[in-house]
Amino acid sequence: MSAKITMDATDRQILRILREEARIPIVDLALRVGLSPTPCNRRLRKLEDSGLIAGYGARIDPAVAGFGITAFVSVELERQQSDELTRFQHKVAQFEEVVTGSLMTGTQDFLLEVAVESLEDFENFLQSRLLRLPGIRAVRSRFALRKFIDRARLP
Amino acid sequence: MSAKITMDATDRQILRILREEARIPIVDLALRVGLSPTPCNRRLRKLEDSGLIAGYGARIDPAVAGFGITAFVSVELERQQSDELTRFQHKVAQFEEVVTGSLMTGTQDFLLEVAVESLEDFENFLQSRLLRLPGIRAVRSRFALRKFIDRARLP
DNA sequence: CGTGAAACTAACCACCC
DNA sequence: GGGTGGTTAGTTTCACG
Repeated sequence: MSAKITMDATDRQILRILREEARIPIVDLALRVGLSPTPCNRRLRKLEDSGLIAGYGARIDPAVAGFGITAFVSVELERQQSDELTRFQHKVAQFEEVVTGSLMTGTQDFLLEVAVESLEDFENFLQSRLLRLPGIRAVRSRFALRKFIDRARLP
Repeated sequence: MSAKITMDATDRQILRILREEARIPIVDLALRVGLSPTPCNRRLRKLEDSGLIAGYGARIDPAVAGFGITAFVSVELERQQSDELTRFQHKVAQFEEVVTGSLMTGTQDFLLEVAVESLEDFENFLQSRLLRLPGIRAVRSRFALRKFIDRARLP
């Protein structure tokens, strides 16, 4: 795990392919980057061992899953002490509706990305879940029409 | 592709596992959900064919990749005509710094998530790239300390 | 970095209950 | 819908150029 790696153009190409098709066989991957399987596999292991590739995950289509609506919700707490922030994070992670959550600098509020089926579900999430958490000072919601980019940045 | 599927608890369990470990062998997956490989594989294909599983991707650790700073940038354009919005999306997708981009409802502005190495890089991105695009009315940036949730929502 | 071979593992399919 | 077994395909490791 975790070492400084020297990446060349081939490594970057491997990453680019794997970001989209994580289940491609090594032989195919090797063909596409112009190597033979063995050195290609060696590079892949290097990328995995370095921690750059942290794992592989299935891409689940939110639209097919029935969650066509994405809302971004800013939440400011009344107190920004470290333990309060941590507690809020743990609580919010329990809500399956929340797909991303970031702690922001400055006033140390939270930016949550919420996936729901309908506006009714969103209202329900707000009233029955989020706003029931203690210590919330302010909440502001905005809705996304569509996400037109969603990817990782490569070195 | 794309059909309404009847999901049971086992299917959901498969999704939950695959969301984290997309490269798990079918035999192991089958063991963990309490099936034998064949029916487990059938369920998996069903999930893939329905489009619920849109693909598999490598998780690339932004910190290891050197992009420790995430900024959320709101961009409002001077005009919100459909072709202007589309053009902006295409331009913004060229910027490798932009990892997610959403078109928002209401004033139809954009919310971009930008991954950079340093604050200098961010300034550079703003001045040399984003603000050079024509027709931008307003930009507002906020920085994330850390992302504490990042996942897909499951049915 | 590339080749080829051996041992192993996984995916797939036809067929069964 | 779930299970078995055999075939095909993919992966890993290694010695060597």
